[in-house]
Amino acid sequence: MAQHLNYAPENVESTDAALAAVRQMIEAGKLPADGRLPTERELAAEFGCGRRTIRRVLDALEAEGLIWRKQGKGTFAGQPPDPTGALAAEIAPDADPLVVMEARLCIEPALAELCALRATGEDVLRLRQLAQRASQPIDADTAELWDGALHRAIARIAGNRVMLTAFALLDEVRMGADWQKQRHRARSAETKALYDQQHNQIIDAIQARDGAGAFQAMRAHLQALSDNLRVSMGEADR
Amino acid sequence: MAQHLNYAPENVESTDAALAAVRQMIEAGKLPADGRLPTERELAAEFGCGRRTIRRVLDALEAEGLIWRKQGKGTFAGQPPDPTGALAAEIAPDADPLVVMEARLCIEPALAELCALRATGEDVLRLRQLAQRASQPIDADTAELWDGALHRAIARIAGNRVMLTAFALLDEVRMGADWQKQRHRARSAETKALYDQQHNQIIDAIQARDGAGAFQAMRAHLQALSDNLRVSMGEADR
DNA sequence: ACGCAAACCAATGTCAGAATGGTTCGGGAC
DNA sequence: GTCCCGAACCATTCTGACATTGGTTTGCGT
Repeated sequence: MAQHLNYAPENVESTDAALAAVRQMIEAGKLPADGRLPTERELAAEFGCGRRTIRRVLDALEAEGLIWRKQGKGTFAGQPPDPTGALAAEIAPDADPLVVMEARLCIEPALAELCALRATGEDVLRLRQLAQRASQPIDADTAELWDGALHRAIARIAGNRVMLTAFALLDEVRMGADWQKQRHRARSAETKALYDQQHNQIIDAIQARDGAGAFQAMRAHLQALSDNLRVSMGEADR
Repeated sequence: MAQHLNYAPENVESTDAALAAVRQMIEAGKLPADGRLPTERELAAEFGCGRRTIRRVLDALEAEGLIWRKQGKGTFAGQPPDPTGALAAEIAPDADPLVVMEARLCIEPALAELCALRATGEDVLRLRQLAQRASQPIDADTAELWDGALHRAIARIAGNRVMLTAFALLDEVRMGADWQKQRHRARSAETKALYDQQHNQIIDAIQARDGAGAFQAMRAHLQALSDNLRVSMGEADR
């Protein structure tokens, strides 16, 4: 597996050139919307080299995390997607918003706790930016979008693949369900301010590496969301 | 939707006869291993009635929870399965046992808390039985099986469809992963006793409707499992 | 009014063929 | 010997056409 890297001069030149070309092809954004790269055979023909050389280049890019490959499917730029769509569609039809919120109350505090243990300074900065976007005085739909992005970022930073998949499932159910469309449109200024404050409390705890604090802050935030939801549903069905 | 149930006499007789026949067909266990019933068209031909009548019979059985149907697939006896297999297979290959255990530490305490709020007396009885089975002096494999059944039962009693799916996903990853085969085979008598005691603490809290207590007890139990796992892995990779 | 029969719709399973990444082998250049 | 190229083969995935199945509508008859 561990190959020694002493190529003959001309080989170094050709493989390096191909690597640079493919890398530029990826970073230039000259790809279809789905990020699909040409097939290995096409790339080999285009650069006038063999498939084996192309594969070594792609191996490097894959190890670098720039691309991902799947046999029978193709080579793609970016990160491999979490294939939770099918499962979410299965659950979404009979998804009671309160059930979904209860699940969020179970999972997301734990994610915040993990996030507090693993977030880098850069991560915290990105969370701050997202919270700031969500707090801008814009329409409710956009605010909801940035709020979702913030919660997703926390889940990603938590750094546990299994938990991330579970969260992605939950997130898709939440977004895909019909009740989302008829949800509480009118956020009062007070609740908006409360949510912003809670977002900052969560991020403060994460920045301070305070796992328990992040857990509690996230739980309080979701509890507020849940209460708001329950009120706006008229409390008719519980 | 809400149909009045005053059929003409001869109709009552025929549909009732068909209903009884299909019900008996299901309960007699005269079905393929997958629980598949004949198609609606076949049933109609067999009983000499129309599809509409058969559909009304199946509607009743479905509302009763005895069967489930899926367009393009068929009619089946029993409960619809949670289709988490594909997702689990996707994650399992690169499933670090410690990552899985961390996810369990995030999800299962919350499930135990929900379980404490919703378990009936009958539920508690069943949990006691499972815990007792797991504590019998049998080989490690069988004990692990009953332990899994106990945790699954807690997740089911928690009564949240979304959380149950997330747990099912986690459970399949845990069971399907290769590392399961080379796991810590030898449970010492002390750890075995500890696990039994922790199981009983969890169930005690559930019986007492003590959500926070169930949460903590489950967390402590999984923490012990995690510690044991970390030790048996030689602590080489963390 | 109700059941029956037929037809159509939408979703699913099945099957064969093509495309693709993963792998192995032998030949040739240095 | 080492490395690349070309070719072939394998396993997985996608695509399309077709049959099957539950879901639904329509018309006829009792």
